[in-house]
Amino acid sequence: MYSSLAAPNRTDPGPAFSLVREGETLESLFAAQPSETFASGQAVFWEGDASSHLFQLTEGCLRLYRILSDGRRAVTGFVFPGESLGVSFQGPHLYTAEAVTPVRLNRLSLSRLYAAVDASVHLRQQLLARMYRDMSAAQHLIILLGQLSAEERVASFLLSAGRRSGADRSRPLTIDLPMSRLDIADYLGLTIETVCRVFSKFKRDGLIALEGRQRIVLRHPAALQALAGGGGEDSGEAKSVRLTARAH
Amino acid sequence: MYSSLAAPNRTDPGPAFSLVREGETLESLFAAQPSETFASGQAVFWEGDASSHLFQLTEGCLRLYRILSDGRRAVTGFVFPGESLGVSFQGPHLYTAEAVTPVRLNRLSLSRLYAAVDASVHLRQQLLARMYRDMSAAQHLIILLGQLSAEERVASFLLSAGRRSGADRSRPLTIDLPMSRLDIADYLGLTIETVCRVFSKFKRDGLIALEGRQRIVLRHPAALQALAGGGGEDSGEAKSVRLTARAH
DNA sequence: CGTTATTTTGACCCATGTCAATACGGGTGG
DNA sequence: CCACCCGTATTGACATGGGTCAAAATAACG
Repeated sequence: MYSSLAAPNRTDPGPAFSLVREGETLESLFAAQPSETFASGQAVFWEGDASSHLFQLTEGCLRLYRILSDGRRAVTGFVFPGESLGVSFQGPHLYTAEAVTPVRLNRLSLSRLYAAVDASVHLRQQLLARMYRDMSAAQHLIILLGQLSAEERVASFLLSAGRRSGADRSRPLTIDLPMSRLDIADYLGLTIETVCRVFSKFKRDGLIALEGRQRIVLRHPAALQALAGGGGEDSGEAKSVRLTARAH
Repeated sequence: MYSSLAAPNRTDPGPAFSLVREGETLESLFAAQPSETFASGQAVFWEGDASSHLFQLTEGCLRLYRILSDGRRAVTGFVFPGESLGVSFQGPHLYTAEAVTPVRLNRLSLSRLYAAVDASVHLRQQLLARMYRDMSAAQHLIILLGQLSAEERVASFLLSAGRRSGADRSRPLTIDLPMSRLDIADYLGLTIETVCRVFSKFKRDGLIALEGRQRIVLRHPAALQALAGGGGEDSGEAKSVRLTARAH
C-alpha cells in the first residue's frame, strides 16, 4: 500500500549541490527524500519553530492552526496529498501542522532546497509557484472569513474539498472529510453547531447527502456553487465543474 | 496564461542587467528605478492582471482589494511607505491595488528582478523575506477575521496602524488613518456603523481621541493591546521594537 | 457660506452564538 | 455477533453581537 513510493531510502546525496540534474523538479527532489509517517494528532512542526524543512504530503490530511492566548483556535488550512507545506520558510513557522489522519510525507531540508534552487532557475520558478499557491489560498480564506455568510462559507468549503480531496471524481461526487466538525468550524470562523445546521439544511434541500460522519455526497454542485456566492467562484480548478454535467 | 511571467531561459542576461553589484539589495534596486505617482483613487494594477512588476511605495497609502461578483468588496490589506507590493508574482495579481492618497512608488520589472535575483543569493533571500512578510500579514488577517470580535478587530487594527504609519513614535501616539471608514470596515469584515461605534466607545472609555476624521491619538496603547485579545499580540514588528528598545 | 459626501448616532432585527439535551456511530469486551 | 460506552454530532430553545435602515451631525470643498 505504501510500497509504491519510488526508491525508498535511496542513499542520500553528499555535497548538497552535486545532485541537481537537468530537469530536476521539486517533485523529484521530494521523491528522493525518505518518507516518514505521523499518527493522527501528532504534530509535524509547531508554530514559532524555526523553519528547517519543506514538506510534501503523500497520504493523509493535515490541519494547520494557531492558538490564541485565550485558547481560541484558528485553523488556517488543510493539506491534502500532493500539496506542499512550509513554503514560507524565511522565518519561524506561522502555524502548527498536525496530522488529522495517519499521514505520510517527504521532508526536504532547507540546505538541500537552497542548494538545488541556487543551481536551477527552473526550480526557483517552481518554488515561487508553490508560494503563490499558498498565498492564493490565504487570500481566498480572507475573503471567505471577511465577507461570506455561514451558508456561503460551508458551500464554498464543500466545493473546495470536492476539488482537492479529488480522488473520487465520479458523478454523484462523493467527498471524504477526514477532519472533525470542530476543525471545520475553526477553519470557517463558525461554531460546530452552525456548521451542523448548515449541513442539515443543505441535506433537507437535497443539495448534499450525509453518509456516516465523514462522507458527503454533493448531489448538486452547481447549486452549491450558486450558494457559495461571489466568494467561492472560479479559483481555476473550479471550472472543471464538469461535475455539473449531470443536467438530467 | 501564466507563461509570459516566467523567465525560463535567462542564461544570458542582457547587457544592461549584467552588473549586479556586490552588496546590491532589493532596496537599492528599487531606488535605481524611476519613481511614478498616482492620484487618489487611481489603480496601480488590477486583480487578474498578469504580474509584470514589483513595486515599492515611497509616499502615500494604497488599499488592496477584491470585488465579489455581487459587489461586496474585501479589502485585503493596506500598503504604507517602505513596504513592497506584488511580491507574489508567479501568477495573475490576487488583488487590485488602488491609491488611497496621492502615491509615489518605484517599479521594478520582473525581468530586471529575475536578472538580479538569478545573480545573487543575497537578493533571493531578501525576496523570500518579503514574501514571508506578506504571508505573515495574510495569516494575521485570517485570525482577525476568523476569531476576533468587532472590538478586538478595531483595537488590533489601530495598534498595527500605530506600528506601521509609525512616523510619530511619541508617547501620546498619534496616528494618521488616510483611508475611509468604509475601507476600514471592508478590511475588518465589519460595517461602517460598527467601526464608528467601536471608535466612539474607545473614545468614551478614554482609550483614544479622535482629532478630525483622520487623526487618532492612542492614549492607552497597553489597554488596546489587552482588548486586542490573543489576536493582535506580537506580530514580528513588535519583536524588533523590543530588540532595539532593550539597549540600556 | 452653501452644498454634498462622509461620519456618527439611534432604533430595531436577524444571523449566528450559547447553553442544554438527545442521538448517533465506532470501538471494545463479553 | 451483540450490547454497552463514550466521544462526536445533531437538534432545540434562547440570547446577543453586529447588521440594517434611517436620521442627524460634522467635515470637506467649491
